Amino acid sequence: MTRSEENYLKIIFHLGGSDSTPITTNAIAEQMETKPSSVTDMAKKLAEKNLVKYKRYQGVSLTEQGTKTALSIIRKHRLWEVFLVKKLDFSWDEVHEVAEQLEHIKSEKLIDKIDELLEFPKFDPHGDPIPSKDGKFMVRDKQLLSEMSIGSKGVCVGVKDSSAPFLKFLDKNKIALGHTIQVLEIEDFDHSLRIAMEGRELRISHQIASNLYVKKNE
Amino acid sequence: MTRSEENYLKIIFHLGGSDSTPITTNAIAEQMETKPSSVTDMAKKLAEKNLVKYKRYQGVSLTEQGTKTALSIIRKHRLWEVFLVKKLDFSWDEVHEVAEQLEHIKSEKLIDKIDELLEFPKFDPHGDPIPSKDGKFMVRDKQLLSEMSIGSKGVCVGVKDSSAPFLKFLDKNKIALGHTIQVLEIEDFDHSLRIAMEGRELRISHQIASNLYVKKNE
DNA sequence: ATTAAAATTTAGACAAATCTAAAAATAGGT
DNA sequence: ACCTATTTTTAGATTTGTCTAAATTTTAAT
Repeated sequence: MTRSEENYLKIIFHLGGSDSTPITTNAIAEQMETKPSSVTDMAKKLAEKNLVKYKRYQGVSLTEQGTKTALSIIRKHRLWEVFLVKKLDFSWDEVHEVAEQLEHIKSEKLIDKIDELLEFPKFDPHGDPIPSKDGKFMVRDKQLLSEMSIGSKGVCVGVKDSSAPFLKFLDKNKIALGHTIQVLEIEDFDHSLRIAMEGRELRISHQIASNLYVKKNE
Repeated sequence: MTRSEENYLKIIFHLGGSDSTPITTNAIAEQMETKPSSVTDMAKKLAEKNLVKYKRYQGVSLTEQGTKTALSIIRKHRLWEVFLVKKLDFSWDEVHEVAEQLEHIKSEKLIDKIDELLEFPKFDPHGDPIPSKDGKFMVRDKQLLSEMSIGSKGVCVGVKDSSAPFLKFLDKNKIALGHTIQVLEIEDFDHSLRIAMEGRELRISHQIASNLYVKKNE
């Protein structure tokens, strides 16, 4: 399994899809920052190895084996992210790039020991679930802050956009996972929100709200 | 800097050499487990980048920049080895292979933080010195156990051969770094040694003794 | 100094992963 | 159903790191 193959599988997994709604060549090319023709080549190669199903002009979907492989890479990525934050004091906006490299290290013992050292975390620093060794992961009952109704309360549990600029913005505004949130008001004009968070009150644009996941109180 | 280039530099460094006694193509090929013709190609490439000096048929030697790069990779390798042993309970015979992968991770912050987490170790699990960020490392006044005279005492501080079989042998015989050693007797016939170590007495072949480094008392 | 053996380099090929440009297939609008 | 725009694939080229086989240079022995 080459690094490139692993990256393709990971991205195909993240793009979702299924046997009935396969992922398009173009979508993969865009995520991989490569050309569609390169994707076609790789699709053939992965199909050859039984990691994806591929029909000319019809796109790609992961096989069971492909899904398993993708999940193991995602598991490694997210565990390394937790490691970097918890053990090496990285901030959550710095971890992705390094984890992209670390996720390709081949050693089952290594990642199991990292898991153990971290006491088997279930979520990464951005609130995304960490698959277990056998590919299972928690699906949290969460919703976007932008979809909550006035008055409802919840706990901030994840980000949809985990780009550095967004994460830095959240840091600057002291918005962090685990914080409680209550929607006080939603502006009709621009859909911005007034929220209460950990005692403070702040105003948040719709764009921000639609990238923050909240777990509602029962 | 590609992974392959890094591996070549590391191996050239380990082979020693200098401007006056450059490393031969064959020696590098053997260490890299590749063919001499491939080494020639890479030598040209590294010379192009000013990482080695290379004259046709005369072998290669590291430039200052090449040495610096090699040391930074060796630093990473050895720090990761310490990490694996101290933080993840790997045994000293398991770390090399994984460190070979981890040493290529590109993040200055990562390795500095690992260094800090480990409290700036000066030696790796095999007793080899860890270069500092600026490429300096301790040179310990050590000698091979096989070169010690009868009666002399010392502390076991390193291994010359760090292959898994040798290290496992040492484990099995409870020979570890930090243990005190006194040479009791040297057999004329096969140069095997009778030694006292941590209260016990044991017999050691010449081959073992010539792969164990000892630091003499005063 | 010559010559055979060993080491090294060159030339040409290959696999992996990518690209560009052109061709083929599909999808959407009428 | 047809035509056009878009998507996707093919064909052929490129780069990196490797290889084999042949040619060249060095070395060491006489």
